[in-house]
Amino acid sequence: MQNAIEALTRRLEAIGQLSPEGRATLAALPLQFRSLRKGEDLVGDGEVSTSCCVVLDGYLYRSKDAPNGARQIFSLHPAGDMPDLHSLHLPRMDHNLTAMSESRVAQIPHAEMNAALVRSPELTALFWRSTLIDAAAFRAWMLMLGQFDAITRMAHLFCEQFTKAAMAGLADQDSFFFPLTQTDLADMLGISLVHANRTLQDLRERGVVAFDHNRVSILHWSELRRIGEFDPAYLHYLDGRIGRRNPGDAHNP
Amino acid sequence: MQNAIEALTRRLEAIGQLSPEGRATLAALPLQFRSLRKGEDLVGDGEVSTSCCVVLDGYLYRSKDAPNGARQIFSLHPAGDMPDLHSLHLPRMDHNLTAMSESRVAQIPHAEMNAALVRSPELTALFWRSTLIDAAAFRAWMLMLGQFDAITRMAHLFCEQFTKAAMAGLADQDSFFFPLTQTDLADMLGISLVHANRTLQDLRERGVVAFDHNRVSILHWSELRRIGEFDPAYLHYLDGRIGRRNPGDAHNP
DNA sequence: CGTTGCTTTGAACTAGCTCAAGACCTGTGG
DNA sequence: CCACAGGTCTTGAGCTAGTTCAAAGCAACG
Repeated sequence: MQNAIEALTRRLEAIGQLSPEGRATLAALPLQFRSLRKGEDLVGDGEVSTSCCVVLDGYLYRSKDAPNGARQIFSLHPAGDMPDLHSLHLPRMDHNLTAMSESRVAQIPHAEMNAALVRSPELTALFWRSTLIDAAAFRAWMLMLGQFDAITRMAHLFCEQFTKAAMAGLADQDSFFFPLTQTDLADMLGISLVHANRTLQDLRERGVVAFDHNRVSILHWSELRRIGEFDPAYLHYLDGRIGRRNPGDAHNP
Repeated sequence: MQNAIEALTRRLEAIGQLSPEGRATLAALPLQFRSLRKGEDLVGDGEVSTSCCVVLDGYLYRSKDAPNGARQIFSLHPAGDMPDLHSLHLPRMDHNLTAMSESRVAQIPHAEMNAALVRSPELTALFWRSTLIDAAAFRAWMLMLGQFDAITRMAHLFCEQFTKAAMAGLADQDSFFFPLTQTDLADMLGISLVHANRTLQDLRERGVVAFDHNRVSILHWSELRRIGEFDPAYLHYLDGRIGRRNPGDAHNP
């Protein structure tokens, strides 16, 4: 079960430097484990959260329901992510955090989290940075939602999720676990279910992705990337520490 | 010129508590003043930022240009806002920060900012919180962009901006300074210029807002709010410290 | 008073929506 | 082992919100 800390450490090291002391502080954090059934809320819109979680297994997503029944999914969170880190300083939730598939998380009470952070400016900076990268991904999505058509958005989504999965060590060469129904996909892309279905067929016919049985396979990365106008810069992985190398580049150099 | 600190203090107090020591630390921050012409970038996409700014006067906006010429505006920042606070931990910009009208800002070098923050966990928490509220506003916009039609989005925008202006003491009863062209409005709402024009006329005909000469007047707040599906909770002002009271409620109790 | 930037209008077009039905799949109980 | 139920996917067809293109009106400013 201690691989909760490993997952977290790995995640933080993907976005910044971590000293031995920082790692030790992380390792000392108390964890409560929790399993979630598919569709179960970890915390719902309007509730007050008292802990932050690390995803250990499965997929969580954040979403908000509108009064008229519409739902927008904001982000997807595979293992290693901390999807409610923001609740540390914004405890009243303005959206839902839900399990997309059966999932396991480790929870860290806010009190302990705060205690660790006042002692470690290094960790504070890293966690803060993590929430800022989150916001950067939101901006990238706003650009998609506001300015691009359905096929571009869908291609972009697959690019983004594949990149995140690859960075987290969760991608198997060209494919990754992606437990969404087409309804979920539609709610994420801001299009209707029918149109999501047709757009997906379009991508399939172009031979760039396959998506079946909760698994996405990238068949033609550079073309998918082109369609999706995908530039991973906004993910801010290793910003400026390493030249930009993207997973899947091997396919089409 | 010291009202730069006043503006900042006021802003932070709108979103949390500030102790005398915190206020003193703020007051000791070194400031560089800068004026911007309309349309001038304070910092552009891809550049590395070395300071954070406080808007003193005018309006800044954040936006990203897509390769195909499309532009999405993410947020608008009146006086008191710190629109590039995120650059402290994410120095490479993934979008532009530009003056919407002639503006004045005070800049604080990252180095000084960091020095102040390691000494004050209180300020760290407040600034962090400020960036999180930013992200919450992005989520609210994603919901709009993905799930609602043009008139709802436009009404929502007016509600949001009026609320922000009122909280910052920048609104004059029912109206506030809003220096956008219809093209800007369109780029913010993710619709075409022509449609922005027609949607605006629709709102005018319904008698809920007027928008002329860089000024928005709210003519019928509760109706505007209804059309825009506006619930200010996501702005997290004074979360839970004060019951929810909204500017303009007096109009239609 | 002419240029330049902003707003308004008309008209044809299209991406994406809604409604509705059928196909398919997987697990459950008889 | 079959039937049937609930969720998911697929398809067709008509409709609408929003787009593009193009032109004209308006206002401010040097």
